[in-house]
Amino acid sequence: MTPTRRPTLADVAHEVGVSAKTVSRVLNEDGPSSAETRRRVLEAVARLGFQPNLMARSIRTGGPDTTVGLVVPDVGNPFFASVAGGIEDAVHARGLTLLMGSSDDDPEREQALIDTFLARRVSVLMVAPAVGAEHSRLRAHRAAGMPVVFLDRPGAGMTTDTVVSTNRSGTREGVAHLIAYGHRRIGFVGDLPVRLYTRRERLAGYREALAAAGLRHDRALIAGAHDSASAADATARLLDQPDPPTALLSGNNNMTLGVLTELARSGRKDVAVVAFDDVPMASILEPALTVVAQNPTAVGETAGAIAVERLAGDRSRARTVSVETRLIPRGSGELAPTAGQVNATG
Amino acid sequence: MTPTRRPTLADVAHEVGVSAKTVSRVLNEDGPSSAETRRRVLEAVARLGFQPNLMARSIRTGGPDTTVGLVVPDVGNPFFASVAGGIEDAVHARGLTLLMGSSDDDPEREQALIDTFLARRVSVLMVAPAVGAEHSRLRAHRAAGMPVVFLDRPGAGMTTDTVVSTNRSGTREGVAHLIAYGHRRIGFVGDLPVRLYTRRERLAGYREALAAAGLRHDRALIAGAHDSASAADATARLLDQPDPPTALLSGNNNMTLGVLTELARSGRKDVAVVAFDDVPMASILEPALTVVAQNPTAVGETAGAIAVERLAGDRSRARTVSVETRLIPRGSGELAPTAGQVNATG
DNA sequence: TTGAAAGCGCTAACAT
DNA sequence: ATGTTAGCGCTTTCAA
Repeated sequence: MTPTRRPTLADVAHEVGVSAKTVSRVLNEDGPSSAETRRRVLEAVARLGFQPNLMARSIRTGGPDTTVGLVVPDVGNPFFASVAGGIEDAVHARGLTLLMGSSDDDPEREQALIDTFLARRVSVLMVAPAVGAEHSRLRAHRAAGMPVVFLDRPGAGMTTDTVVSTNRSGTREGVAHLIAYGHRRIGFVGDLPVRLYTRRERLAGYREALAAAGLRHDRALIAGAHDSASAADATARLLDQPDPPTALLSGNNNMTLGVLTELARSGRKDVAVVAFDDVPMASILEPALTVVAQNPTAVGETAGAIAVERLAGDRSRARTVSVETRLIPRGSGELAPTAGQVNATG
Repeated sequence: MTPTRRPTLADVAHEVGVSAKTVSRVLNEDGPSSAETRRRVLEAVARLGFQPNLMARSIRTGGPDTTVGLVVPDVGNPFFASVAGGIEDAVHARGLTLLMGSSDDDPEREQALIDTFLARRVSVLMVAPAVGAEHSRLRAHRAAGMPVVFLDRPGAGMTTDTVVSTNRSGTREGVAHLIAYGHRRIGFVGDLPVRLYTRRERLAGYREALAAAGLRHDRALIAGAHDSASAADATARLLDQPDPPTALLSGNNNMTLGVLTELARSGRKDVAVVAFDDVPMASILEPALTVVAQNPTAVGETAGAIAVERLAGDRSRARTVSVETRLIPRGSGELAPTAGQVNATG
């Protein structure tokens, strides 16, 4: 059996007995063509299983590829998976395909992925920046007309369109909710490293809520963890101190898993919890979990819409869009502190 | 300011005062080059911010692109997100990038995505086939050396490497578990359409377990749903019949959410549940959720590993790999039927 | 060690 | 309505 070379435009042309350009015209509905020619060309295309080489086309037209390059810390993370789904929805109508890779939150790996995407001439670049990454090299590309959008976290070294969640106000609302139910000592379980944008913003929101209520900020109530297991440990430590918190705010999905696991393990049903980021089973938990829900799909859709506008020629200045979070009271955040709990400082 | 055309190989060559070929040689570590030339070339490359056009290279070398094309029903689904993560892990070392798109379980959309990937000359094609999709057109591409791998569900119209979960034996194990705890009437809440591969396999496993225990198969115990809301309705109907089930097996994540939501709503803590597919918060639920856990990351890694072997020249016949599921008893599956429950047929 | 020419598959520009 | 020529950015081939 022959090596089965893929048929080219020339093969189709030869088969039909026309020039390559004619085949190209038919396929791209470029100039005019007779009905008969069109029919025969399409027949040959189908019979040979011809598929135009998009790369060759791109190279000739000079334009960018029809892909959107997306770099996220982890493709397997449901949050970013939903973001990706939203992007897809938004750019699909424009015929764009999503190309994505995981940086594992490593700036070097992120840079390598970005380079790959640039070499592939993606038409849009979207990045959820790794901690410590720097993006000034992308300025030139943006200037050259390639939309660059930062997601979930702002980038460093350049100004461009950015889509984030309302981390600060969302957290503020969540903490205020706990305060409204009488809590005075509220623990914060955030992720690490502390310079991570989302962590910083959410912690800032936490502090603002305390300040607004005239509550003292106590460092002993702040914990950080890398994953759900260490978040469970951190929770245990928070609760195992003199004058412990009567409520907890968990800073993201993984933290929430750890916090709830520790509360379940120790049988503590008296600790109020508000979680940042919604989880599928939230309403089935006991008590049902009160959350500050993010909208990852909307984050993706917004980013996609901005990119499409930029591609359409929008040259207005870079904007930062904050996608609203939403407090969803379900029970765990409406537990008031009990008499049994130490309730000292106020 | 000039339109900032992207620098080409020729630009770099001109800058340094050598030929394009020399620059190419340096960059690809092809033939020999003097240390001095190399140094000057690399300097110019860095200064101009040159990035070789991968598409132009591909077109000339004729080889496939360095991407893996992946088509799944929904990028935003955590199961497929984890699969994607596994694939990435497996192919990353080979320098391959993941290109992915959602078919929305629509055969036409799936075909369009596949065509796009083929046109882009991906080096590997992976598909989680939509219901009703047909793939005989891919035979030629596979014959031409492009690895094709089906994921989660087998494809139709061609034979090729396939990676699935042990749906049947996993479900059998889950149902046997319930039987071992004394249940004789076990409901099955599966997804739709009924011809969906995973649904069929899981239902088959359910029946096998009943048969092995000498239990009668009762159609009134089988329900199907499209999403979690309708799964909740289906659950209510299952339980609201004469001689209702004392235990339920839910066929996937979405079904599980519906089943548990209905049980929580109606306050039924006496119904045993085994869920197919693990969920993050399973151990925090009350009772903690017994699951037949899939291993989506392993599914992706396996598929990636097979593809890499194929690219390396493996021409052995197509194989189907079943990734093991694992029964994780946590509580909900170990509830025995109570005296209060009707327990008629046996 | 380096360069010139040709060509990958396709389309823009200009014929006819 | 169709064909011809040239060239996108790169690498292969063959020379120098």
